[in-house]
Amino acid sequence: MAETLGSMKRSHMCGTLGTDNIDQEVTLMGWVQKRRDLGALIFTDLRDRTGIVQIIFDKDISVDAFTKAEKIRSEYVIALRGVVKKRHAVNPNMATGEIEVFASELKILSEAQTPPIYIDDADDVSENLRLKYRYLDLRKPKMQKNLMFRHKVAKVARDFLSDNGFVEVETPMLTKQTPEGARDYLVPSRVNPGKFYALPQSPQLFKQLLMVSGMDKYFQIVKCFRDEDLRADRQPEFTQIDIEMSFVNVDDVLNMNEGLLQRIFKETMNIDIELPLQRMPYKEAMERYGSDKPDVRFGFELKSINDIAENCGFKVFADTVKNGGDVRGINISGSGDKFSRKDITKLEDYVKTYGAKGLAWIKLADEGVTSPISKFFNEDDMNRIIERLGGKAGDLLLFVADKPSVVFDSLGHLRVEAAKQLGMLDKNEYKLLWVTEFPLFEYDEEENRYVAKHHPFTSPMDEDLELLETAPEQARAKAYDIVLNGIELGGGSIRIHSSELQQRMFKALGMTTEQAWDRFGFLLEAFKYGTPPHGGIAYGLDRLVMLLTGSDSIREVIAFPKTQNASSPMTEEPSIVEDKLLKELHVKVSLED
RNA sequence: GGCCCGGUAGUUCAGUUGGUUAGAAUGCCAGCCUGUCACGCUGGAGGUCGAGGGUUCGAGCCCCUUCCGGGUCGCCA
Repeated sequence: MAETLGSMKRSHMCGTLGTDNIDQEVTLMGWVQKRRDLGALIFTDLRDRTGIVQIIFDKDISVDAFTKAEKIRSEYVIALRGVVKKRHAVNPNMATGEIEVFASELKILSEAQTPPIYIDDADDVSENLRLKYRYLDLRKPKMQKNLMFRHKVAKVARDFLSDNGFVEVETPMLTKQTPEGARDYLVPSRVNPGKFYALPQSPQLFKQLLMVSGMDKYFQIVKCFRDEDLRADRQPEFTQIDIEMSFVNVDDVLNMNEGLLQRIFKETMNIDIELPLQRMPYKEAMERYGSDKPDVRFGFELKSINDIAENCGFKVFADTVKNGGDVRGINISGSGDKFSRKDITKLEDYVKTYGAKGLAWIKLADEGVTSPISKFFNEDDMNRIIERLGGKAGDLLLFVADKPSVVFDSLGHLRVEAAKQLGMLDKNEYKLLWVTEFPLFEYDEEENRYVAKHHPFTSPMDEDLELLETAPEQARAKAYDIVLNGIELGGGSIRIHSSELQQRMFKALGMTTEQAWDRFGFLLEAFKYGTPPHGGIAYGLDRLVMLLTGSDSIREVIAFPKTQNASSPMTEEPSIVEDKLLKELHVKVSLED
């Protein structure tokens, strides 16, 4: 039977006790981590958010407390009064290992069934079970630390932005469905039969309207929703640090954000970030790293060998270049003896997932060149290739020949995979990078038209304005991403603030004026009434916290995340609802394909 | 939508060529134990082998379907 607190008041948290508290009487409350019953002496580890402290129940001190203590089990919630004493034998593995508490009074506040998962960081239980009993999983010190760290990151961001004149404004969760971008979560409207709200993919349009309204500097730590497939770093609902500023150009936004990042790293990790951060145009990032979010903690940069390949004896290479493709290579420097033929075959399978048809390789050793393709090259060409990649004895050179997008994609991922296999990725090293001058458009092969790479309100670069009509694929945008260790932390742009330019943009996207007004009329209308130049950025808070805590998945830093099929084993959402409810919402469900 | 990996005791796993009563560790329960801290010792309970179907004298194991979890490609303005 559970007891009440009565007049007991907690005096200390478990993990905060130390030698300073010796001989003090304390009142502690928490969960029983562990009970070690020696017969006439019972040791208990008591746990709360701050840590663990050892409690001793001894008949000589209190028969009543001792008798109760015989009944307590793991995860019972107890309250106790006792005196802090110096330990006979210090436990150096414990933060509170120099002291222990001799209990004189014990209350069992709540009994507990044997939990299905252990409350222990080292426990390696299936994630499904962790999520089903998430409230138990969150008792683990590591998970509590993650949530508290997340709070700290959010607080530092909020403080920094507040200190710099930003105002946090809430924007609607029930908003208008937009056809561009990710799939929306829809919410039926009861009072508007047949109509739907959408949950926001981001507060993009609202923050721009706040600039029109003269809020000048806005931010919001805000939930966003995207109905797309999940990944280790993607959840259907996630949190953004969303920022927008008026009367700014690209440099103003980047500079302000560097201050924000510097303060987050300093105050949460005590890491000094050197400013300004490295900035790299998109084109350079692709050429050198095959990625618009390169991990610059290591080299293995891409090198084009098109000029050599075009006239070489290896038909696969030569034909690729003649057909407008690319042949590029990377030098996995010094790893020649670390990758066996079998390992290289695995790397080949890996690049095939990105569409590459094969992986050519050259191993360099003091004795000479080993390569299945060396027979196709004359000595001069082989030497030029090796020289191009800076090859020396002990190196492994890897090549992909294909259309440029496949070459970039496969080699871009391959260099990271190789570095990972070589153990070169240090979680404690943080390399931040701005990637700038993104293309304004990308071609959508399904829809046979250009779509906005960032979003349709992104401003073209001033010098590329005329390309909108003549060569849209070459137009660059005032758009930027912030990249940390190869992961996109956030992105943003300077927006279009002129109705005239916005119309040209819609036209380039193949949208008629009517369509544009139907979809974004409220924004276009707003722009008629005096719009400041503005721009901003949005960070993925979950990803940032994931990286800073060294977690492998954002689920480790989200209190109640969803599984890969966007459901919860705990609440069993999503669920079927009663017909009555559907009727009120004017919704009919049809499960036929 | 595609590909890959996994599902056996509360938990983590093993389970040989298809063959007796499906094992180990840990946890749990009981007893003993005054300095443990992965406490120790003794004993005990605990199984829809994810589900359904098939092959077979016989299936945890082979085949088909399906569900669940994870990774990933597509997708994610």
